[in-house]
Amino acid sequence: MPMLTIGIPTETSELHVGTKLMSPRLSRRFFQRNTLKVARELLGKYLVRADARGSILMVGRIAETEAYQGVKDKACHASWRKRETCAVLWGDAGHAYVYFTYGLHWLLNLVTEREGFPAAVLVRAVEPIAGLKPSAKLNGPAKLTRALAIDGSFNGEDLVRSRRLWLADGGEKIGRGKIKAAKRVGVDYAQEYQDKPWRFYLKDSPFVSKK
DNA sequence: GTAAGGATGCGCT
DNA sequence: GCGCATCCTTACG
Repeated sequence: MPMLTIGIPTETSELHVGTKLMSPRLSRRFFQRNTLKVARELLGKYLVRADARGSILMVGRIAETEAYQGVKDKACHASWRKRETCAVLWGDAGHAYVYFTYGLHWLLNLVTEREGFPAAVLVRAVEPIAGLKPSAKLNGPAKLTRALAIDGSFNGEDLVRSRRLWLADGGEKIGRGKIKAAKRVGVDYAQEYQDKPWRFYLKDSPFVSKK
């Protein structure tokens, strides 16, 4: 099991996972951009779960994402949920929108774009990097939240400042050739938006939810 | 009040 | 490939 660095990384500190030096946590600016761009660029980034004191418990490398953008996108919660129940989606970028579905699953989304434009990236799969069994099956949006102990208490969490959950840059450059775009999963009701190729995954990763 | 359905996963067939 | 687990939100009455 790789050694985990104890301590809360800021935008200027460094983070080590095993022998790997990771860049500072992702800033607000990273998320305040076009959702498709953020969804693609999140591939290869690290999802970091720490305890209340900031000691890192688990790290996963993002292998699959989906973009949900605006009230016009019929698959986006903002198009059919009441505004107050998905208020986080309408708020500032860099916050977590976590919701419950199918009676037993929590799903993690990262809010993007500007305040007042409801959009987010759903994290669908991560590869176990540290603090997780190498064989851990994290290839599914509900599997990874379960493994990382992410539930409704994380809804609205500011991932730019949080002590217990954030995103970090592994310094890895992922070329367009390594990314596959596909239609989103489980949104067959979304009419003209159901076939939008807004799902992205690392082509060579064995950790994506389905090919 | 009540019913229907959902950005899912698992086990069984 | 199908059914189920199991519950929050919504729409409708």
